[in-house]
Order: sequence, then C-alpha cells, then structure tokens
Amino acid sequence: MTGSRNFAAALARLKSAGLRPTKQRLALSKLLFEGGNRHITAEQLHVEARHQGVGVSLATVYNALHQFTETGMLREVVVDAGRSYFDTNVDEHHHLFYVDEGRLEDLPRDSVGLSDIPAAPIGCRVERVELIIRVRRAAG
Amino acid sequence: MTGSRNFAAALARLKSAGLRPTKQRLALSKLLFEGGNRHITAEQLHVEARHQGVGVSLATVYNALHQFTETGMLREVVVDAGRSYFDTNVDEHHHLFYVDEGRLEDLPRDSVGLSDIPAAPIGCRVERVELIIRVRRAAG
DNA sequence: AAAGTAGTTTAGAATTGATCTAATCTACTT
DNA sequence: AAGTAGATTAGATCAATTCTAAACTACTTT
Ligand SMILES: [Mn+2]
Ligand SMILES: [Mn+2]
Ligand SMILES: [Zn+2]
Ligand SMILES: [Zn+2]
Repeated sequence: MTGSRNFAAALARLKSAGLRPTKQRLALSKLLFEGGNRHITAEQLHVEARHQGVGVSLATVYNALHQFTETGMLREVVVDAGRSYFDTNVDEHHHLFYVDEGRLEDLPRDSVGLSDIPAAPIGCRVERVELIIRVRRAAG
Repeated sequence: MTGSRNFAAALARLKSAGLRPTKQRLALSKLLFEGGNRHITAEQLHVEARHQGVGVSLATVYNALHQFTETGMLREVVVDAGRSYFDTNVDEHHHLFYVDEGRLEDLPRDSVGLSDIPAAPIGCRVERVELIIRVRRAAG
C-alpha cells in the first residue's frame, strides 16, 4: 500500500517533468524523494541503488541527476572541488557544510540575516546566491 | 630596481612562511602577489609561468599553491566542481562568480548585509562563511 | 669551502569524478 | 504487432589533481 502510493508519487513526479517513467528513474526518484531532504553525490546514490538491488549504471545515475536538476526537481550544490552534491530541497535556503565528513545540512532561509545583495552587473542576471557555512570539528 | 624590490618582497613572504626561497617559489610568488588581487587556477598559473620563461612543472605549481594556502598567503575558493581557484585576497570578503566565463570577482565584505549567522554546532567551529553570487549573461 | 642532510622539484604514472560513444533495449504511438 | 524516439549501459575517454620515486638544491655542519 505504502509501496503503491510511493510508486504513484514517483510516477507523477516523472510525468510532470516530462520524463519517461523507466524502472531506473522510478527507483532513483523514490530513493531521492521519499523521506526527508537529502544532499547526495552521484556515487553515493549509485551505491545506495545497487545496495537495494536496483540495476542501474553509474552513467544512468548521472543522466537522471542532471535531468532532475534541469527540470527543477533537484538543485546542484558546489562545496567541494571535485565532487557535486545534489539537493532535494529546491526552496531557497542556505547550507552548513561539515568539512571533515563531507556532509551538507540545510539552514532555513530566515536563519541568516542576508540583505543588500549587490545588483548583478549590467548584462547579467543573478542565477543564485549561495551561502555556505563551513564548519570543522573543533581541535582538542 | 623594481625587480630587486619585488625580489626582496617575495623573499620576505617565503621566509616568513617558513618556506625555502627556491627559484620556482619565488617566481610563482611574484606572479601571484605583484599587482592586484587575483583568482587563479593551478593550470592558469602554470601557463602564465611558462609563458614568462619560468621553468616550473605543474606538480610544483600545485605544491606551491597548497603550501601558500596552508601558510595563509592564499585561500582556496570552491565555485566550480572540478576546478579550484586560489585567491590572493585572504581578507574576509565575498565573491561574484561569472558562470559563463568561469571568472571570480571580489565583493567587499560590507557590500552585503550579513548578520545573525547561526552558531556552529557543538564540537565544531566555523571555518569560513562563504557567500557567492552566481551571475550569468542575461538571455536575449 | 666541502660534505652532509633535509627539503624541493619533476616527469610520468595513477587516481578520481565525470562525460562520451555507440550498441542494445524499452516505453509509447500507431 | 510494428515502428520509433527515447533511455540505458559497458567501456572508453577526459580533465583536474595527486602520487611516486629519482634527481636536485638550499641550508647546516664541519
Ligand atoms: Mn576535496
Ligand atoms: Mn563545472
Ligand atoms: Zn539543501
Ligand atoms: Zn576573492
């Protein structure tokens, strides 16, 4: 019952994004969007999928993550040179990054006072304002 | 005269960082710190050095950039997965990132109203607060 | 100044995350 | 059921970075 509702939700998400509901996309969509917000890398999602017996290649994971991002289901967050995180929370918000663990956590938009953002230079538009607080385990 | 003063300054920088003043480090230090603030990648700096006849390998450029960063002469800025930028401005400030060009520009700290930053979780300390405004050429 | 030592540089190999290719497969239309 | 556009995949490829270990050099000690 839960399974079928989740299936229906995943199906609806793909349908409204104009993506064919393949076995792989359905499985990845469920992994990503069931449960709370997630910040995950392609490799992590691939491992998770295989671990659940979902037959999906790494190339397909990358394809799906990019398609989900293009259609607004995900957003990409860059905090670490050489690794991209995909965020299931596409609302405006900020991030806490645990440098040691390579883990991202949401900060609600109103948890930070942010004002007077400079206007974009002429001929440009602001694509996004990213605020990342990098924290590290305190020494000692 | 200018040459010798620049040499003296580069020498002093390395000395105070506890790094041996090798030909390569002196040359890279001059390229980085003479003139205004810079945001540069390892590959870019390597090209620039070779272009000026400085014999330096890419591995050494990476070594030097990391050593300069560890000793506080540079700071690393992550805006693009798969490419690291090194910033000669180590004062607190923010960035404008021109996505199309892959170019970083400084925003003075007081050009943005930033307040009420959440405290670091217990056991952690805030290593840095990064604010990046991503801009893109306006369509049309 | 010569010798000794620890630190530095380097070419080239290796690694990593990501993308590409082109052959196979599948969801949807007719 | 057949046809077609779209999707998946293994494996090759790529770009940035790191590693390795041999040669070199700055500095210290005689
Ligand atoms: Mn990293
Ligand atoms: Mn990129
Ligand atoms: Zn988030
Ligand atoms: Zn800067």
